[in-house]
Amino acid sequence: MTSLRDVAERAQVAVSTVSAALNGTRPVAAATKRRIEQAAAELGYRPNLLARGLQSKRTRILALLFPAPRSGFGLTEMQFATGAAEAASELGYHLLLSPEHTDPIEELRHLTGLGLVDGVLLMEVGLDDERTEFLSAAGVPFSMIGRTREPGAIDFADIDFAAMARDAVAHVAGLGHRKLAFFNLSTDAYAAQYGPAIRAGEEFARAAEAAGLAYVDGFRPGSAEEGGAAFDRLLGEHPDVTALAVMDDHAAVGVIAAVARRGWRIPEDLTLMLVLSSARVAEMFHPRLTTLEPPSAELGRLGARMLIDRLQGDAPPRQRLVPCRLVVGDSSAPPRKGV
Amino acid sequence: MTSLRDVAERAQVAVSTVSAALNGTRPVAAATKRRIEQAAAELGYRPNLLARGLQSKRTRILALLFPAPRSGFGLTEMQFATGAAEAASELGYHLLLSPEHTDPIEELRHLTGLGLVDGVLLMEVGLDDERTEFLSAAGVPFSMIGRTREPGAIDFADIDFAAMARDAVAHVAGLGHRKLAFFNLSTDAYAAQYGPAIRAGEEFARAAEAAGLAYVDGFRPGSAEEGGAAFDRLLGEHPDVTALAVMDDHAAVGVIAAVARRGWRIPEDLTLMLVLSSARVAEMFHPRLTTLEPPSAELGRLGARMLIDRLQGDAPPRQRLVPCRLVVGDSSAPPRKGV
DNA sequence: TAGGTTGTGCGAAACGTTTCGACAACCTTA
DNA sequence: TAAGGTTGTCGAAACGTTTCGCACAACCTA
Repeated sequence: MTSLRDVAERAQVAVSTVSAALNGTRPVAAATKRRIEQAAAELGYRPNLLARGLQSKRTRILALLFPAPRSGFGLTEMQFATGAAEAASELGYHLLLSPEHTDPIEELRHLTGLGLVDGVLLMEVGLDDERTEFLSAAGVPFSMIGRTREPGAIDFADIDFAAMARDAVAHVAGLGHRKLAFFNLSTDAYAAQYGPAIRAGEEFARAAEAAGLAYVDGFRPGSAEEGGAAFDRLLGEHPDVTALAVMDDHAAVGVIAAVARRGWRIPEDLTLMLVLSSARVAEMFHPRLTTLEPPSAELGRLGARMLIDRLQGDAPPRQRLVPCRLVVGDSSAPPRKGV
Repeated sequence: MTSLRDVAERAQVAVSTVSAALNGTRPVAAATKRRIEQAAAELGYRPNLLARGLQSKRTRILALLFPAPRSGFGLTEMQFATGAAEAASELGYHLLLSPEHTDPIEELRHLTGLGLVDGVLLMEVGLDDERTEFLSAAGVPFSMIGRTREPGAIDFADIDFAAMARDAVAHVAGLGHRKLAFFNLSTDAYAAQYGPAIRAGEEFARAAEAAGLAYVDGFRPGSAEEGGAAFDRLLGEHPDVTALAVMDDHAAVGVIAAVARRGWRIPEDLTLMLVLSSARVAEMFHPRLTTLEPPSAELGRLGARMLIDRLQGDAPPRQRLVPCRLVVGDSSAPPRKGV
């Protein structure tokens, strides 16, 4: 480990001058500066982050808190993390992956008490999330991927659910469909006040109404079996439904099976689309499903960027809603005749 | 931030005594110790990790290096990360998520020069991986998820490819199949000397021979289209194949479509199984595919644990091979009659 | 009673930075 | 030429720990 002192010795100046020269924190004569830089280069000097952090109270380390893997923990969450890590790294920050176990608040208290992290990035934020209250009270800078019911002045990046619902509705309406059904996330997720479940549900209803489309919801299948059963029930009650949007991947599997059992085909007899599933997952289905792909990596990037911006100066809170990307697969078509 | 000095003042002792009492690093009279502990508790004292690290040269932070998302970056990689983070956290360590960009070695030099991390966890290790040489030369402790061609004395946790191949072969042989085909990862992955591609290929051939099963390989489809084409070619050349193991998820999609085009059904006419895909992915298919699920989270956990063990004392190198889990779906059945 | 042995606690130094007041040298300007 | 301003550099203190030598008392042993 070569230290500032080694560089100072070699360049024949004081330690503080080296620090000033390397950080540009105060003017240093050009010649001296060049000598210092050369010495630093020759010695392969790297500033010690710990010492710097100890002194400056800033470590340039962010923590990404991720909950214990719930049932559905997949690509999306991974992309939050990689997106955030990349944005952080581009801006000279590091990202700590901090798993939550049994007592998120206590663990958060511990983590922030260590003096190791400058700020915290929250994901899987519930509509009511006690972590936000703790962090606010503790004065720890943070931002959210997702958002609470009332985000107030907290930075966040979230999916633009309204736009997503509008896009979905426009897609099926554009194909000529007149009646759309929506299968939300599982009852559990819904009951846990999981933001995307609640918001997507609301916005779908709103968008369908705005577009003058007949609309059915209230289904929350969380597995293939429940998906199939929900579909059968749906067609029993609403035989004129020709388009269906499904949020849960596994439920979609059940729907497809139920469609086949009925002797129907996709997309001729039913337009089926996924909601908030990645294109990679959508194309695992046969036929490839149309999907509204969530901008996960982008949300991660934004969350990190916002947090860093906040740490570096106090801009007004930034709250960004990002649209999904509609990826049209082979499961979209005009409605069947005779409905 | 309450510091050691605050505690010392409140307990009416010297700072060094507080340190000793709290860390148990040298004996402290019971009464004094109690007084100190109480003072610490009352003040909510948390040791500052930076100061501690600066002094002790140990930060208890590990870095997980992950490459720029190749095409297929999914659940598996996510689980390496979460597994490692959890193991680390259980052992009192933290995990830094460090994305690699254009120049892995230079970035590694930077990262390790910061004095921030005690060790490095490598994933997506190639058969020849320059990162291992750099780390060895630099004297930075590290462990691998996966392994190089000649791991030597380096700690690693990897999939037990031999066991995996044996399990797969035993599964189809047990159903009565006589001839098995294997679709490896894409040509690109193979050309890049990606360990799993090479090793799975070798071990499948070996296991089939050992079991006296006829065996076909040499196919490396990397997409649905290529998967379908490969399947058609396979049956053209080997019409008596009744079982197929596929490593690439997308290729499997193509195979299923090609099977359907041929008027065949799974599993009646073909037993199809995935290799190294998670059960969550396998059950997205219709029918649910049998899979050999990789122990990703376990590998992450092991990698972290090994690294930490190494940091804490020098045990002999540990090299662990972990078997996959066979998850039987609805795509496995005895061979069709008349072959 | 002198010398050794424990048990307990203290103070100072060190880790590698950043920051800040002091100061020397030089240049203006009156 | 003396006062004042600039410019460039230095040294010391501080951040919060850990570590280590040392001091001091109390107790044992011969």
